[in-house]
Amino acid sequence: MNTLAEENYLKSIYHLSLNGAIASTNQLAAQLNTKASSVTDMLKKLADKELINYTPYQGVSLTTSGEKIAINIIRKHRLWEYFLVEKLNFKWDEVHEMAEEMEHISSNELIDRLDKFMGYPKYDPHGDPIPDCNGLFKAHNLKTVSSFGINDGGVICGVRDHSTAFLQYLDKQGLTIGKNITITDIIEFDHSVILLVENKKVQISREVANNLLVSI
Amino acid sequence: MNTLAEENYLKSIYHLSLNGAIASTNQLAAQLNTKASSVTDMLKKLADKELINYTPYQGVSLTTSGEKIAINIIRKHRLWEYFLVEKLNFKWDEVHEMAEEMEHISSNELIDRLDKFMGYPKYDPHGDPIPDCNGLFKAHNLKTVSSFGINDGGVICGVRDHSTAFLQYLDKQGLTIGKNITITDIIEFDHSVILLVENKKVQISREVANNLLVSI
DNA sequence: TAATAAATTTAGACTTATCTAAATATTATT
DNA sequence: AATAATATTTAGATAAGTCTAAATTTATTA
Ligand SMILES: [Mn+2]
Ligand SMILES: [Mn+2]
Ligand SMILES: [Mn+2]
Ligand SMILES: [Mn+2]
Repeated sequence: MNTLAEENYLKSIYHLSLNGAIASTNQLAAQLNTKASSVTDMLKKLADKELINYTPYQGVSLTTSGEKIAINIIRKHRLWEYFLVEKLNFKWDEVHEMAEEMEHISSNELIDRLDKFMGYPKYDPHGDPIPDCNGLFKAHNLKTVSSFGINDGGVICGVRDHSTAFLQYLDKQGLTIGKNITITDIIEFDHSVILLVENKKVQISREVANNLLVSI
Repeated sequence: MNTLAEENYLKSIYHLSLNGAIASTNQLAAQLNTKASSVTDMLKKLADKELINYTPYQGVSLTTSGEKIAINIIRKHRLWEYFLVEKLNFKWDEVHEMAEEMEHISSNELIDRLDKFMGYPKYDPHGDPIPDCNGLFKAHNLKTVSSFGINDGGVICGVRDHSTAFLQYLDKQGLTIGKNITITDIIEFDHSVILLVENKKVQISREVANNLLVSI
């Protein structure tokens, strides 16, 4: 088995190398709230265990077994988030920190039964796909609101920023997962977007539009 | 907050000093699967934090704040065991190790909501009382089967040994929580007990009778 | 009560995961 | 291509939690 620290590194490497990119020491240090020198030490250890491909100075990617572990942790994280929201009635902005702890509960039998208990949900409370017990999932095809033009629209299916502040702001504006939106206007000056949600006119900044994902 | 190791020590001290006794270094080492010298180190740390009363060579007991923490961990342990059995359909002999991990999930809000979700259960799958959110609980008054005479009986409400082997054995004999039993005979030679469970005659050793708890 | 046994603590070492500061490698800029 | 800036690694420390072996204290028993 792997330590908690190792699991967190694998997960971060996974998230940083999603689009085929290679993760850098500094990116990992930033993401993990640690120092570059600490990252280097851990990369050596993970390379020894053949969980990552590491070339000094050249960044890092996951091996097949490293990726399997990372996806399993993400599966646990998202299933626990789903549990917290759907069964214990937490709000979507309250669950991330708890799931950060719960994702390290080791039993796979436990998580498979939890999955079954909840009816094999496909997406977590933030719209992120939940890998099945074989690590398989397909991300749905989403676009940012900022990429839309007037009269474009769709269903809100995800967020790019998972911070409490952002999620609470969306809540207040009624911009939650599943809601249908239509762009009615775009301010030229600062690219603010004006849109309709349930017949209500809402204005959001370009920053917000950039982090709000809608199905196409 | 306290570390995982600290929490485990506090829990062990609590269990060892239940009947007003004082826990010894060696007892703790045995219980925690560690060495006496490691225990001494940790006791110093816990004493510094004023979570225990520690006099070198004289053993250890919990302070009020130490006890509060210990009871909270036990609350979490038992609620998670209840969840695993009642919601995820695990058997009573399968849940202890998982609960050993889950009891360290820090959020109290989470555990309070879990408690509510399950309808505020009073006892865990092994018959042990679950402390409420204020740390209050009352142990029910139980006697071992070995303390009974012929024609005595009652409802199985707990076990003293929580090992998988013992719990599986009880399962096989139909001696599970809630079952009504009546002693029909006691073998003089080795104090084996013959009893009736659901009209079935079952013979158990003195060892087993000693670890099976029945309401009076 | 003096010797012996048992329990406990101390001393010194090791592992994991961190850190700061210094050294080195890579990349960007003149 | 040489220099400067940036990124990364190495060196050396530190804290938590553990270990073995040795020293010390307490309990037992002759
Ligand atoms: Mn999350
Ligand atoms: Mn999520
Ligand atoms: Mn248990
Ligand atoms: Mn239990």
